[in-house]
Amino acid sequence: MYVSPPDEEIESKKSVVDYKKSVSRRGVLAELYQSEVSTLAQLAKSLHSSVPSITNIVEELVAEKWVSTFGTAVGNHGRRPVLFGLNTQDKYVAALDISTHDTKLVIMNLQREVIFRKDINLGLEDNPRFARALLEFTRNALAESKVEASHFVAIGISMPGLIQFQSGTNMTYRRINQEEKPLSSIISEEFNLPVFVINDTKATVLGEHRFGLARGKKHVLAINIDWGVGLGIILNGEIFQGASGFAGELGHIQIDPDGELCHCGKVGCLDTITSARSLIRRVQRGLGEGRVSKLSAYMDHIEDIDIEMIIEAALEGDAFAIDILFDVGTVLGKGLSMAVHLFNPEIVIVDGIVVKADQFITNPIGQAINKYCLSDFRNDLSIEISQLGERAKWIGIHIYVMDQLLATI
Amino acid sequence: MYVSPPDEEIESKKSVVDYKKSVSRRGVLAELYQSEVSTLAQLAKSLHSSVPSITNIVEELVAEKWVSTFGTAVGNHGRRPVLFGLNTQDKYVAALDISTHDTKLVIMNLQREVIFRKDINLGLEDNPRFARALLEFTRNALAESKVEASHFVAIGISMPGLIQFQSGTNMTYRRINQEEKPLSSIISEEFNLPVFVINDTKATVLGEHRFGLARGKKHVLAINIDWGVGLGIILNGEIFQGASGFAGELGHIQIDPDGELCHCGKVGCLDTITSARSLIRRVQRGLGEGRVSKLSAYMDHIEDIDIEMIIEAALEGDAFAIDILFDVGTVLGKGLSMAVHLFNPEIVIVDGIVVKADQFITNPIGQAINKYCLSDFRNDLSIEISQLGERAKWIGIHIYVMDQLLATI
DNA sequence: TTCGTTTTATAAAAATATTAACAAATTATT
DNA sequence: AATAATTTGTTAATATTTTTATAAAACGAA
Repeated sequence: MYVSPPDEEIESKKSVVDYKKSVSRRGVLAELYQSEVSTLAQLAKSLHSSVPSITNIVEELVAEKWVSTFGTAVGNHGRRPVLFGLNTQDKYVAALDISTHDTKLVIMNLQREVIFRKDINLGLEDNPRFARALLEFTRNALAESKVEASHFVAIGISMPGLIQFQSGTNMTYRRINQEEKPLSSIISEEFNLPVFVINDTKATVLGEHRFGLARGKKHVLAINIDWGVGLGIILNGEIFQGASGFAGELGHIQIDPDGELCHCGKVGCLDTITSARSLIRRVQRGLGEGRVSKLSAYMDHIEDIDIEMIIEAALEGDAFAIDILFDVGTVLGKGLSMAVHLFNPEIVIVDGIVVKADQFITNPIGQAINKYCLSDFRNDLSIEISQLGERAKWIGIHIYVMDQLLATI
Repeated sequence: MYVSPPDEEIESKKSVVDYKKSVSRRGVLAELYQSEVSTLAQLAKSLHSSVPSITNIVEELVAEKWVSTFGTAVGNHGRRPVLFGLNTQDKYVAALDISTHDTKLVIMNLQREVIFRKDINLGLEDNPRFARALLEFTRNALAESKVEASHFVAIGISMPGLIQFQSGTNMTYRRINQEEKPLSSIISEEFNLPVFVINDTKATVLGEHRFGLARGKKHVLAINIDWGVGLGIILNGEIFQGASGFAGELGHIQIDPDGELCHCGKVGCLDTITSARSLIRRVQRGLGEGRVSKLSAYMDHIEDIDIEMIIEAALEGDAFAIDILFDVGTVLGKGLSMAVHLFNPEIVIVDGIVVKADQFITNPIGQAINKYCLSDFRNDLSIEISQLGERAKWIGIHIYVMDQLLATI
């Protein structure tokens, strides 16, 4: 099993020179990670170091296969600088994207380019059987990818739930763990690689922040809406986890004191209003009250109705479906406005199945924010729909893995 | 008028050596600020530098009167090290603590020891007259203190309201500013000193975090309860301001959709339940319904009842007052639980007039958090009552001023 | 095409920081 | 009380980094 070395010991053993070198190495890698390619001069400037020093470090990183050259820049005035970037050949990150419906394994190089992808119809379940199936799938997929085992630097996992980030334990799906061992340890042991687990919505906001719509913004909220509601938070340009890794639990904030009972045991949670079950009930009630709608077609097997069908109906102009989306959006906007008051973000990114509904969902959300937020908070705030789609999550996993990994380099 | 130099220009002009030196100097000052006194060896270790280098920097800072020696340490094994700490003689910070009831001016040395204090019965009002009165008071108080003008390094101001931290403009009290000039500029111009403005609750949480109950904690919420509700937030060990400086606006989150109209124009804000007006109405209604209470004594001039009187009655065992505090605490706890879900803090500190009610307010708050928070959030969370009192705010102003100031050294 | 300007890259010189060495000061141990 | 063990503080030696200088490469204008 991969054992990450205890930090303090290393630090205390290291000489001052070694420490500073390590900081510089990390700085160079982080800079190249964000900028794709860069020149020695640019690196020297942004790392507050001299060109000869940076040249040394980069040469070392090239020898270690972290970095490679990418030709020369063009267009400038003087001599053309050599471009350096993260090596796209010899080091890879495997990302496991686990949702309640299916699981995807994506292999990316250091530049986040997907070089292999395999999907499996394995939805997240809270039992040890899931862990075994996931391990099996991962083993097969990695073998199938034909990437040499020694070329993997780490495995990243994104999944829903409250994830204790220090240990990688998912508190919402506790029965996945085998014999007190968290999922991350099981996988780490199997492949002898460091494994990092991150909540799916947090992964998404990381992707959107570093390489999507929220690029360069300091404070970002990303709300992911499908069967539940998740909130990913970037503060001061970094993912915000909170004390245990649970920060951003918007779904179980009480929205309606007279609402229905939530599976968490509380009443009127935001989740109870956006959940599939709640939607079905709403449709049922509406149709029962004689509302005319395309959704009546599903009257016989009403349990199969999900938010995707309602969105489709709305896009086709169905008034009943549009009303339902409006109600859902209003409640989401109300919940979001609380987060806006507390976080005062620059941008809110909306993500998840719901984005297909476009205006039908963003309008009520915007409207609710206007209604429930103080004007000073709204003035500098923009609300956007994610454009990276599922890639945001993979990129986010990659970013998280690299962030954790760099801390040990 | 004091003009802070534009950052980028300086940075680009500075050589790499100068930049690194500046970082080290700031590091030493920050370390001494937090540790009161420290040895060269300790400084070297925590700043990842060698003892000779640190010796150089400290000698320089001693020459500039930032640092002085504090004798030698005792108790250790070998030779006794010389202790260094921030100079308590030659540099001072003036703090203006402005509330809606009164204003205090406090002069502190670099070690946050109060060497002068003057109070004035001048409550914050939203008009230019207030700014003039404040200026007058400040001028007199500083003169009275007999501290040489050249010995002041900066002025810090704490006040309620939404404060745009980049400019120091208070958006809630806009009419304080004269001819488009924010209050901070007016004062800065008058005394030719850098002026930094911070929201009062944010100042409090800074104080509690660095030198109070929350010392060393990474994620801290401090809720200040008197006539309104304020939330101060420490995340990753630093004050969290949000994009504009408005983060933590808990008071205008909707708690009760059927509640009363708030002065902000919205309905059922948390503030409407804890406000003095709302309390009075509640007392009035209760007494009208025939409740027996010591508060009946105020029946004739019911408008004068404030939360302090209710607390006193509760402490004397008055059941009606206890009930009212219970209700208020429950609502506060409900609001807090939203913040707990979003921030996942390690500790919540309760502050403000309400702390006099002790158990009568912390019990319902704790109870509500139990009711409205998921258990995973409660497990590692402690709720404590502030012990620094009014000093927390002054210390917080001092911390904020020094943080800002150090960035320019 | 040639020359001046601009930028990069490398080599040498200068500056700076770290390490190692040792003396001084203090505590624990014999 | 003397000695060993520890820790600090200073100096000198070593190592590293930055700065300066210079050559190479590219572009644009005359």
